[in-house]
Amino acid sequence: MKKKQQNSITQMQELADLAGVSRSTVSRALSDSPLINKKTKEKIRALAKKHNYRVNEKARNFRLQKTNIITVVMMLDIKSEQHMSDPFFLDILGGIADTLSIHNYDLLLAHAPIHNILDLPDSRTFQQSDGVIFVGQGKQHENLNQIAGLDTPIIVWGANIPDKEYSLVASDNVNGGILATNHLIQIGRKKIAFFGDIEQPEIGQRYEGYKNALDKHGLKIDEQLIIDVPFEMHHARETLTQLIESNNKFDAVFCCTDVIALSAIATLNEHGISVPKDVSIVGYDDISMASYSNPPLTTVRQNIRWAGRVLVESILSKINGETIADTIIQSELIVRKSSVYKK
Amino acid sequence: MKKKQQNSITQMQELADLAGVSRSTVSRALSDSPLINKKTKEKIRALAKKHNYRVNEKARNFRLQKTNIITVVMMLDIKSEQHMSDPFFLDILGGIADTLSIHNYDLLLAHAPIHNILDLPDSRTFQQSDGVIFVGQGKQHENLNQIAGLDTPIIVWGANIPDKEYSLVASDNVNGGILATNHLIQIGRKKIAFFGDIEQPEIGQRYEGYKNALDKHGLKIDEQLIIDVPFEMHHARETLTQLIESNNKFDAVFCCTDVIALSAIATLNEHGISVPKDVSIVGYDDISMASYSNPPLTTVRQNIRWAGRVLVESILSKINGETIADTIIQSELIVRKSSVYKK
DNA sequence: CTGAAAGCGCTTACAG
DNA sequence: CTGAAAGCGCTTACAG
Repeated sequence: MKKKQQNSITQMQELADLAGVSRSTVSRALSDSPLINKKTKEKIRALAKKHNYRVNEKARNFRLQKTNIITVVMMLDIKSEQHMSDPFFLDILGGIADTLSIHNYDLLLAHAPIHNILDLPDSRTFQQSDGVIFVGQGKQHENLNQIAGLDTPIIVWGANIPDKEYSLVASDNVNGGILATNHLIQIGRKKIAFFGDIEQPEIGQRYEGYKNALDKHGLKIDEQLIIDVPFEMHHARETLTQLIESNNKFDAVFCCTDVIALSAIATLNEHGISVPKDVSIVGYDDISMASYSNPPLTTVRQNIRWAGRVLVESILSKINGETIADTIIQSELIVRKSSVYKK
Repeated sequence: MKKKQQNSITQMQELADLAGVSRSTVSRALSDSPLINKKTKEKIRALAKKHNYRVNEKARNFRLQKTNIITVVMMLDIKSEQHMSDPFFLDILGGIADTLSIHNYDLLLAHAPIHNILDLPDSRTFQQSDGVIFVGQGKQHENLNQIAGLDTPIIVWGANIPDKEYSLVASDNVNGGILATNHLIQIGRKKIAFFGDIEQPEIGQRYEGYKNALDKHGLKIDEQLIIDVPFEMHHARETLTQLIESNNKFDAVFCCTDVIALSAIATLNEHGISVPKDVSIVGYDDISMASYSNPPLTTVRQNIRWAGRVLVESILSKINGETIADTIIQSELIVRKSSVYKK
């Protein structure tokens, strides 16, 4: 049972006929060209409204050689089996989506694991958009450099790596790592573990911060406490269980994401280890769940909504041919109960 | 500093010239038309590969009057201020995205709060896609009925509402509500609260299940314990605090989402109320975080990955002109420690 | 099996 | 200020 939209006109020519003008004039009138006489313009617009006519965007975009679509590529790493289900991705995606819709752009989501982004420029996904936002670099810094010179503008959320040739929006991960580690040192922790895959550029920089802070306070780095944890929660559980059973002593863990931190708290609890009494935990991201864990999670907050906005505004500027600068977003430490023990 | 792709040909005509044939023949060869002589076909394909030529998808789609894009509309409700950041959305989005990419479709994300979906058919977003998946109905059941008859096929994830005219993939929310409530009754709970906005169709059906289960066991429904909680975590906290301070007695809460349940556990803990000793908690969704809360969350699991797959396959069938049936997805109760107290 | 021609629905440089 | 014409890059019915 098909209902047809009533009074609808689908072709610009029909509207031109009704108005007694040419297609050219209709086109100009609807795009508010200053060339067209005001009265003509109003007449055409009224007619368009009356007959429920809207310009066919597909044809328009095709003619104009643009799409008004931005592709967002989530750089999920295969090895780490990181799922989209980390709320961090939703938060940044939300920020991007909101800003795009303000600017009248649509968001094309490419989330499938990208084995080799060099394939992207040839892909339908890439062709269908005016620009691409990469969320994370994965381990494809070099490939991003390659792609940066092509016709489709790109921008990357990630870590500031030397010799990069692409535009970047980054949070200050090194400083974030310092904030977290300094906090743990200041509350008296000595044997601070680090959980995360340091080959991921952003995680690697948080690790740098961690090392810097330990160094500055004269604490030695214990290789046994630097643990490569993939993003998935159940891996964190397994890894931590091994650490506990290994009898390597530790009194704090700096986790490279909140998701890992929440998993760590749960696992420690299962083993009868109290957080924060026995072990202090600090996470990273400040996802909304962080303040609702038990105990609530101390973490490093990145201003993700703002990051999304900057990513969008930067890529749009680039599409308009403007030169854009990199943006560094500050992080801040949010202290909750998972780190500080009070009797 | 622009790098140009080398050896690249961008126009089909160029390739035709190189091969000494017409554009028609090239087009047919590349789309593997049986009309074309095998040798000609191979020659053209080899040439295409050598010169790194790919058909311009925008032009192709425009000519073919399709986009190979499916729009996903997240029906976030304004009143409830539900954010995308509920991991449930990421999970279902992931399932949809994976299946779409298998079928060579792209995913356009329309997540901005949709005040009135009747505007959608006129929107660029709608025009740019071959079909639309709505995640949730919000309170726009009637409007969905309107849209269902238009040219662009739609499918809806949501609750099975009488008189609907659109295709549906639903989980059995009534049964889910029964499972959760029966469990609470069986472990001896008598004063079971319900948290959720029952005007949302899916939540309303979980509430139906809740009432059915109470009825069947001869328990009375206490209006004081039916509480309209919006999706956002901090609202759950406020609402629950009010309930605690109101001195209405309750020994269990059936929360309509895991996010609300996690927030409820945290809030009860803050008030020195023990979960599950004093109050049993059951959630809904089984987000990955659910097994990592403290205590781990008893919840009703919906098979979301599968739901995503069915949604995609249904809409694609519909685009191909096939008639499709509604799909109901079973739910199951996952018992963890937030409900059952063992000394 | 292959090609010339029409056309998808617009926009805009050019001419008036 | 307005219109006729070309063209965005393809695909396919028609003719051969």
